[in-house]
Amino acid sequence: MELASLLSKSLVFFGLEKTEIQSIALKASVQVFKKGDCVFKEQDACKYFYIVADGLIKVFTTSSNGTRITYLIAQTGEPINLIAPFTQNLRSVVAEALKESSLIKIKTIDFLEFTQKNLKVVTNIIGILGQALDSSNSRIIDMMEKKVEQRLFRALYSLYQKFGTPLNFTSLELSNLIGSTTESTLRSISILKQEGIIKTSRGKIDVLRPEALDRFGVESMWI
Amino acid sequence: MELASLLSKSLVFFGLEKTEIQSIALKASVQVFKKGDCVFKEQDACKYFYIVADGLIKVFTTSSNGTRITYLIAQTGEPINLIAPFTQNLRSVVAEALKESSLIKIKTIDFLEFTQKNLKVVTNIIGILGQALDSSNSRIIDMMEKKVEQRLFRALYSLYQKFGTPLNFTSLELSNLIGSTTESTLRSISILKQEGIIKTSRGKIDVLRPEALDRFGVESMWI
DNA sequence: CGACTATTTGATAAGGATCAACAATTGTGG
DNA sequence: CCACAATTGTTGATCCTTATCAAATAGTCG
Repeated sequence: MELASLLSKSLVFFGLEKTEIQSIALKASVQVFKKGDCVFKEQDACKYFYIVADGLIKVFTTSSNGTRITYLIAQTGEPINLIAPFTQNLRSVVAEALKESSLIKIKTIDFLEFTQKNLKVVTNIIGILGQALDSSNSRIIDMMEKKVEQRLFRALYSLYQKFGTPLNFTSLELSNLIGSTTESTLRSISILKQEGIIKTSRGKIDVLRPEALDRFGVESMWI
Repeated sequence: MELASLLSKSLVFFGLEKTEIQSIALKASVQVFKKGDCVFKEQDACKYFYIVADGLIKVFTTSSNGTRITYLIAQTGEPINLIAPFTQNLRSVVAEALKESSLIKIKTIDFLEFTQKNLKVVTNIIGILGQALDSSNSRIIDMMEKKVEQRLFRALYSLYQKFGTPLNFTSLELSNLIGSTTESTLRSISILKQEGIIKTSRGKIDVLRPEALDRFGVESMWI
């Protein structure tokens, strides 16, 4: 079954028996979201556990002032709501399709029941959350000690590692990743363009010299 | 047994049967750390799972430049390394005693074995990690849109909620919490002093008018 | 084509880091 | 117990980054 092979590639189900994965695949279904569609939003109770089958899902939070930070851009195989299925607390997180995407969804109850029998899944999840936490904390440090240009370098480097080139992101999306404004982001981008490291057109960035992106010896961030 | 009653008050073991808690308490021991002692540091393999029995443990990360952020100040009942027992990956986190403290420690293997039989523990941990992740992400947003003074307000408010008054922290420790420098932190502190909201002496802050601390309608952060 | 979104550049102001110097308090060893 | 060291607190001056406001240009889509 196609779903099972997709699930088996996800970090969440790493290390499970094929038969187990097939059993959860039977409970899974697929839903398609158009570009801009909202998968879940703040204050939604968690009905499903989602994994991206195809497309791109952005997960972000918004402050009361409207400031946004993006903390995950999930592609095929990646889960987008690891925490919500396990907790009663509502989380202030929004997930939105960056382009037409199909998501595998599993009812929260079914997923939880599955984790009861497969502790490895929960262990995997804790590992992933650990990386996410480390990443968020390193972003706090970046905000303290790094300039916009350096943060942009790190984001572009990480995006390039994950998605290759070209990168289909607007400067607004980049600024939500690096914690800055579109204007400041754009100013740094234009420097990179002058240096021939990237080439841009509307909503698209071609990375011409990826090796130049680790100018500051950046380490990749978890996006 | 004394250890068992302490463990039962921790969020990690919330919802477990007393007999289960007693069984893990049997595997636990206590270790005392003097002020300034290091419980574990970056690159240490995780040998034990720790819960604070008494005292105060600061958990923080350091960047290559020496910038530090504190992301947990754990008191009685709080775990300080939820993630490390579950993952092979080394984590860049340091734990240090802020004053003489005693920690309950459980060998990683024993703890993992225990979680195998008590899935609720792992579920609890995921919930706690969720809060920590939300907290880190809200701190990123704070760095973007809030001034040092507002971040200080939030930190003091949260510390007051957690520890009451007086607060025994230096301006260096506060600046590591709010992502600023000692000088800037101190300047904001002196404003609060002039307004009669707090009173300070070396390494100590008395909160005189706690209600004034939510001037900006701050919500508490997870420290 | 018109409406909208994205990009671009300029000018300005403010927040806060940084450097520097010093005061006050606590701790320690002889 | 005193003198000196080490830590912590305090304030001033300066300069740099970047947010903010503003305005214009250029793609894109129905």
